[in-house]
This record gives sequence, C-alpha cells and structure tokens, in this order.
Amino acid sequence: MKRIHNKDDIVQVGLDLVLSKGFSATGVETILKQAKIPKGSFYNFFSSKEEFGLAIIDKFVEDRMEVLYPILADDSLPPLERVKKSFETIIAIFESNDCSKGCLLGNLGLEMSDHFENVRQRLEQSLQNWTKGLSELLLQAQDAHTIPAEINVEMLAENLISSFQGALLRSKVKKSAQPLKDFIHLYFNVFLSQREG
Amino acid sequence: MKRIHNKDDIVQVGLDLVLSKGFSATGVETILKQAKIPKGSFYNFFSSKEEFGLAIIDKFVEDRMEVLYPILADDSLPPLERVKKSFETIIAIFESNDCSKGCLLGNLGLEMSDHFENVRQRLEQSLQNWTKGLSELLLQAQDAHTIPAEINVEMLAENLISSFQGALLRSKVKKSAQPLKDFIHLYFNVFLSQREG
DNA sequence: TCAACTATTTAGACCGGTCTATGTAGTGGT
DNA sequence: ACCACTACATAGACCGGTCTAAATAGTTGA
Repeated sequence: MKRIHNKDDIVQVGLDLVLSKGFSATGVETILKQAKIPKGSFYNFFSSKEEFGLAIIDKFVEDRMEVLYPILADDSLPPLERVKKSFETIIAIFESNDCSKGCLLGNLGLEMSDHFENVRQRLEQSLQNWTKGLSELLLQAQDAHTIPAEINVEMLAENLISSFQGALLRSKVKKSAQPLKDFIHLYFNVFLSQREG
Repeated sequence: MKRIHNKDDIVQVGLDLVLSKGFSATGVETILKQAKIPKGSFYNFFSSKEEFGLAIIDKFVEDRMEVLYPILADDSLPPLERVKKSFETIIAIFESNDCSKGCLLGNLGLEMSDHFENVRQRLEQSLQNWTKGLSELLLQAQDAHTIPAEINVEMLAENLISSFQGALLRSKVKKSAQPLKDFIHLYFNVFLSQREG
C-alpha cells in the first residue's frame, strides 16, 4: 500500500516552518524531522528546494482562499465591506500568531524574487489573482458610488494589497497589530470615504 | 601602521550583498572574499553575525540619511512636496538597480524580526526615526491646510512608510516600478488631496 | 510465484555555514 | 632594546546545508 500523504505532510510542515523562519534559514532536514519523514526522502517528492518553494506557495494560497473566498463572495454584505472584512480576517490570524509569520507571498517576495525566477513568477501570478478578485468588488463599489469614481479600481486593488503587505511588515517589526489597524482605518474610513455627494 | 579600514570594508561589501541576497543566504566567507579581507578575520570585528547585521543597518540608515536629509530639509519646497520628493528619490535608486534590492529595513524586517530580537529593535528604532522626520513635515503641511485636518499625522507618517515598503515589495515581485509610481499618485494626488475647501 | 518495475529510503558525498583556539606581527612603555 | 599588549590573520573544528548513487521494499503482471 503506497502512501501519498508524505508529500502533503512535507508541504504542510514546511510551509509552517518557512513562514516562521524564512526560506533560506529552513533546512530540508529540519522539515523532514518535524514531519517524521525519513531523512533523505525529500528529493523523491521535489526535484529541488526551489520546487518545494513553489509547492508551499500553492498550499498557502489554497489555504488562504478557503478562508477568504466565503467572505469575498458573501452577497449579504456590500462589496467594499467584504474587501474590508477579508483584510480584517487576515489580521486576526496574524494577531493569533503573536504578530509573527505574516504573509508568505510578502515574505518570499522580498527574500527570493531577486534570485529565484520561478518563485518570483508564481508569486506574481498569485498576487495578480488576488488583485483581480478585489478589483471586481471595487468596481461594484464604484458603481454603487461607495468609492470615488475617478479611481482606477485595478490600481487601487493592487495598492490596497501592497499597502496591506507593508502594514503587515510594519506590524511584525513593531510586534503590534496597530499599523494594520491604522491601515484599515485610513483606507476605509478616510482615503476612500466620499467626502462630498 | 594599523589599518582600521577593514571593518568599514566588510560593512560596505556586506551591506550590498545582504541587500541583494538576503541575510541568511549571505555567508561570511563570501563577504570577506569580496572585500579582499583574509578569511577568518570577520570575528575580530564582530562578535557574531547578528552584530554584523546591526552594523549594516546603521550603515544603511546613514547612507540613506545622507541622500534624504537635504531633501527633507529643503526650505524652498513646501513640506508635502519634500515628503513626496524623498520617496521619489528612493524610487529612482531602486529603478537604477533594475528594481532589485529595495530597502534593507523592510528586507530584514521580514526576514529577521521574528527570530533576532536585537535586529528587530534596531529596525524599529530606525523606522520610528523615519516616521518622526516625516510626521513633522506632515504637521506643517496640515497647518498650511495642504492635507486634511482630521488626519493624525503620526499615524499617516507611519502608514506612508509602510505603504511605501509594500509598494517596494510589490515592485520587486513585478520587476517594475509601476506599483511605486501608483503609490505616489494615489497618496499625493488622490488620498491626500483636499477635495473641498 | 517470481521476475521486472517503481516507489521509497538510506547513507553519505561534498560544500559551505558560523565560530574559536592559536599564531603572528606590529605598537607603546620603560 | 625588550617586554607586555593589542590588532589582526590562520587554520580548522564542527555543524548543517543541498543533493545523489545505490540499496531496499512494495507492487504489478505473466
């Protein structure tokens, strides 16, 4: 009886370790030990450590989608509220981890995109998908006159995600979620609020 | 005749390498080889690699201050224009590096602040100083009614820097400075523009 | 059942990581 | 000039990194 669980276990454990310690600082052996998989089996499942990197990105995005999709697709809330709530949900996860770890897309983006082209492209694709998801909602919000009409919604979606990543980074260094909360406040109560009819 | 130059050389070369490859991925031996310093001399100058990390942070901040201070202190420009110009200057440097490297404070923040408390604190201090510098100018801009009166300037200064870091990250992954330019546009032409008298 | 094949594991090659015990050379005090 | 002292360099210990050649275990088909 063959077992396929092993690869999933490596990805699961590896994702957690990389989120916590970074990609370079996480050794293959550490992952295997923690996943209780025999030393050396790693290279049956991944042809290189970089390919493992791609796998954890996919896993991270999948996990995150599972959490965020129901929120973004919740028709009972106005579009902009869904966007806001999706960010707040990630913030809650971040806080439950003592303001550590953060977002794999951001972490690997800074650590790897200069030197691992495949990783860079995978991250780019994931970020673009995320941007697309938000920009559709922002367009609806714009149609409903909830956000200013003169803003390009794709640009805004990308900027929202970027700024969120920046706030995540700032919160990590500060060990406090305050910058993330300020991000929510500034964007959703100040910058995007319609100041005139 | 003693030469004290060595330590500065290590810091100079090391800063460049860490900016390019990250902290974990940059080995002490690589730095020494590139700085043409005899193998092993490293630990005469730094008691640990972490302490070297602190030194390159200081060097990075010092270099950056040399570029930014004249801009931020330029009385011939209105305060908010100085803030904008300071960001544009960093963007120009980033573009001249093929949209790689980015900002050491952000890079190390994500890579190290969870596991190197001393580094985290040094980064926090540097970011706070930067925030302070900007918030003073923002306060002047607010007094001159250039930005909305209801915004807390310290919060805004921190958010500007965070969002800038996020845009830097996004631009790195995209290999294009467009997200950084959008950041400038959105903040300085949209979010902070006074839409009514 | 047994041979051929595939999936998994093992051991370890090989390299490069941080860091240290020791050696050497240059400096300053007397 | 000599001795103590400091600044620097050397070699290498020791560990852990990625990755691979070869052995083993499990599966399948005749």
